[in-house]
Amino acid sequence: MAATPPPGAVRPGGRTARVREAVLEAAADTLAEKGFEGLDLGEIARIAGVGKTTLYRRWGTPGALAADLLQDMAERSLPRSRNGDIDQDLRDNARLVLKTLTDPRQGRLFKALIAASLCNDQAAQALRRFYAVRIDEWAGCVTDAVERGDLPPATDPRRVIAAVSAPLYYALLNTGEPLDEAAADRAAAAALAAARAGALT
Amino acid sequence: MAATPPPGAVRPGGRTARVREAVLEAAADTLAEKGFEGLDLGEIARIAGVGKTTLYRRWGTPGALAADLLQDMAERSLPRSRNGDIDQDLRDNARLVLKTLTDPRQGRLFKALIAASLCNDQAAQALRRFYAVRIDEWAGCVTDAVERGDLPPATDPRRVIAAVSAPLYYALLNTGEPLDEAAADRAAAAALAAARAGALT
DNA sequence: GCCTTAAGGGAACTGTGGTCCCGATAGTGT
DNA sequence: ACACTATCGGGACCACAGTTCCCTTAAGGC
Repeated sequence: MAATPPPGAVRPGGRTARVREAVLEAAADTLAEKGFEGLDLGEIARIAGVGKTTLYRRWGTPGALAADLLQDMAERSLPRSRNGDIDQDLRDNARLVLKTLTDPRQGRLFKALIAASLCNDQAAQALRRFYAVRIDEWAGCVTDAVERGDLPPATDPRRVIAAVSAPLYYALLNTGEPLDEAAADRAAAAALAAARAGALT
Repeated sequence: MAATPPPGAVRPGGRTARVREAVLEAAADTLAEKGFEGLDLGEIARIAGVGKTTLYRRWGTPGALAADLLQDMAERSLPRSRNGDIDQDLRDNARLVLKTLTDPRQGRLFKALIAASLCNDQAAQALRRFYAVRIDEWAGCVTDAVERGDLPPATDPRRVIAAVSAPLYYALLNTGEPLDEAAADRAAAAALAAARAGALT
């Protein structure tokens, strides 16, 4: 049997692309404002100015819509600069993550997307790809530091970057501990100390 | 105006208690099996063998039910032993967290409860209290280590314990990196290195 | 053991989230 | 520029989550 192509795949240009853009924007706004639970396809259709049927046909569920938004966000992601000082680089990374998570809109959006990933396998896969991209963007500065001899040779760059983010996300999602610059600097310092001690190989 | 007491608060014994127990058990099973999205009050009522009306009257929403379950779990929590070796203690803690998160039932349950906390403020508060209790249970071994002089005097015990869990939760929720004993030991070693370096004060 | 009334349970009801059908619109290959 | 058909959009429709009503049961104070 001939596999039916997913709707929107055969003629992805023009109107179809405009619809997707409008829908993803409305979805991001709504997720940031009301969280994943508040993501109602009918309402998104209304906000985006498209037919309700279109939403159900192309995405079907809030989870799938969140997954598509995550994929879009991953594609828009852009590589970061490296400034040759691992201490500074990690602190910059921690500050950026902090800024993202504490920004009223972005922070809520990320929470909502994580909620989506916990409710829907498609969204979970998309979230992993998103973080893989984000972490790879920053892994370079760790690779540089290893080559310079600032960190042990066997150090795993991705693990170092993940170690910077982990405590910030843990504070956001689990403990609710306040997220401030001190927390960010602590996260960077802890990751660096762990890497220097050879615990992230 | 006289504030109406919440249903179940005036006569909490006997039948009311039995209903709560049956409902929380059914809720935990369902959360573990189908996730937060699959938490349907009507279905919980059927499984627990109580009236649907009762569920809507006493809890009202899936989020509130998850919050009540979290409170129940926090109350059942019990203090851990300390064996006088901070390295061993942290590794034990990491292994326990790992075991919880990778256990088919418990792991899914925790994911579902975190999802609930991201969708509902009551559940979020309950989750924070739960982790506060859990972390305090383990903070003692860090306090001991500081007193023994194994860690810098200004070390914050809760931050050390949180630093052990953080990378494991980050792997579970964000990156999807595999959770195994090596990951647990790495988390413990990284937290210890950070604490020794005075990064967790 | 009795009385008061809090809490539970059954069943009918309703608003709305999600589906279906079909005509209208506009990409895309030629 | 034309034709073919993928995709969109409106509206009717339907199932069921959540509410309401009211009677029954049993907690808790005396």
